Amino acid sequence: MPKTPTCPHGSTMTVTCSDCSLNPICLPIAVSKDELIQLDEIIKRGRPIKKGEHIFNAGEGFRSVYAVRSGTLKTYTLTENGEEQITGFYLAGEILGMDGINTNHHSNSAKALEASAVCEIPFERLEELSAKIPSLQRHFFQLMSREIQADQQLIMLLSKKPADERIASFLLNLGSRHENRGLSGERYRLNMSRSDIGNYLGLAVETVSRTFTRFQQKSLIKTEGKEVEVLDKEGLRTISNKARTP
Amino acid sequence: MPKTPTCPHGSTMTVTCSDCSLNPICLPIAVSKDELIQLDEIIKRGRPIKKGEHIFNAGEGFRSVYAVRSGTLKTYTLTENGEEQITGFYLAGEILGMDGINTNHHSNSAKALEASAVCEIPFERLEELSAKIPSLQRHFFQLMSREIQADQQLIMLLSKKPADERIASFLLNLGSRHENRGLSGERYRLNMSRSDIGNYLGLAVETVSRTFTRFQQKSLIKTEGKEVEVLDKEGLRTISNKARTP
DNA sequence: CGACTACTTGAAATATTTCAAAGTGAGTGG
DNA sequence: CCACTCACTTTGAAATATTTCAAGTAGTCG
Repeated sequence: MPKTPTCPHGSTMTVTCSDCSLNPICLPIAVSKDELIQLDEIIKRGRPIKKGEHIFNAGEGFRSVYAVRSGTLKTYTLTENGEEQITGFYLAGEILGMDGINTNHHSNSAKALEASAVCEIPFERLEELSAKIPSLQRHFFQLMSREIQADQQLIMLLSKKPADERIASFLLNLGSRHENRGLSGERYRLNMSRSDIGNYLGLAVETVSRTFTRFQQKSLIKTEGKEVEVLDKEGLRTISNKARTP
Repeated sequence: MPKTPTCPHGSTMTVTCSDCSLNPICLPIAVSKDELIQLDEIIKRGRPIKKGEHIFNAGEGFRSVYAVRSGTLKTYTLTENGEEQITGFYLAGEILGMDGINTNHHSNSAKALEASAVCEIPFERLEELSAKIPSLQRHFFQLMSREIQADQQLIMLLSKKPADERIASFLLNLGSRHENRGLSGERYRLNMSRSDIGNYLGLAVETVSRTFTRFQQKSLIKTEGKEVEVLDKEGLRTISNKARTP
């Protein structure tokens, strides 16, 4: 595990991949030390994004994918009638923008839910490097495959109709992603609004709100604004797996 | 456009990529003539699959991706309580199995909805070849990106709650995929059962059935068993885009 | 501190699910 | 080749969950 220097000025602009604390879960996982130097050269590091700011917009030409360095982002598309449909939330270490590879245009927009920072990875350079470094090519295939799996998990979530199940699964999913980052999976902050959650899960805001209070009455969770505490993970798990045909 | 020889014995075992009629929409689109020969060498062509048979099962080790040569397939996972959740339908020329790249194990099972044939493409060989042929690498990235987009379209479908909208979108989507294959987008066969459609769209079978008859009463479509005829594409489009907040 | 947005809560309206049953079709075996 | 069975589809009526509409409360940001 590489030493992670703490920067006295809070700036992330000068951190290299080798020094980045996300090193073990981000792209670099795939490459050796010298290769990492090459990767570092093509990456534009630590661009800060203010809350509400966009990284890219649907329809724009596709040039790069982005690794979340810190903060939280959401991706979404606009339906034909102008409604927003959220397609994903992205935490530190996750890669977004891969939807644009197919048509060479982004099909989603990406927006920061809080002050964040992203590393921009020019895709053409990544392709060139991938052809030279087999493990990087493999890793990038894996990242895309992971995105496919994540989308399919959401599909399963949306297909199980009861609101309880969707929200229980959602909370557990966020929890385990936090744990993978070495953070608490029992106590974390929902950086997205209730309305974002509803949109993402195909539920009305009011349903989200009501389900949260119901969960609280059952002592499954405790919420305080955007903070959530999972009190009974097993209980949530039971709900999220509730059998419909006993 | 290459000449597509008709095989007098109906066998697909001897057809090469160069001769395959799906040539313009399948993997070969990315490569030159000599490169196609290399691609042809690694592909195990035209394995026939009986109706109901599996190509791969969830949990199995991942070795290959598969191109549909003919027929229709579905992919699905089993939820924790043993319920099937369909994640996709695949028509001729489409590639499946990419979900397994991430963990090196398939997360879905794939099953034939009718007698079908698939070309098996060993993934390691494809990776090697991709590193050598930049346009192939690019194309495979694009294929994965397309899968991501398809999943996200389904997410949008599932998030728009009314059954009419889901089913209208579903029928239009299938239609345009048929058109891309040079087949009629107005008249085609639903190779999946009503129950499969319901499962895929997050609806009860009964709701699917009722919605079909309602569409029929409105002269939007005409069904006869598994055959569908789209009578009023514009009408379906209007329903699929129905604004919820006027 | 005030305006604005986000969140919560209640009650009525609505759509879908569930339960029940009949009709249809395909495949099998006599 | 026909009859039978099993699975799939359709239809109806009641039950249920979520949405919608409405209003009040809390939080946030300038």
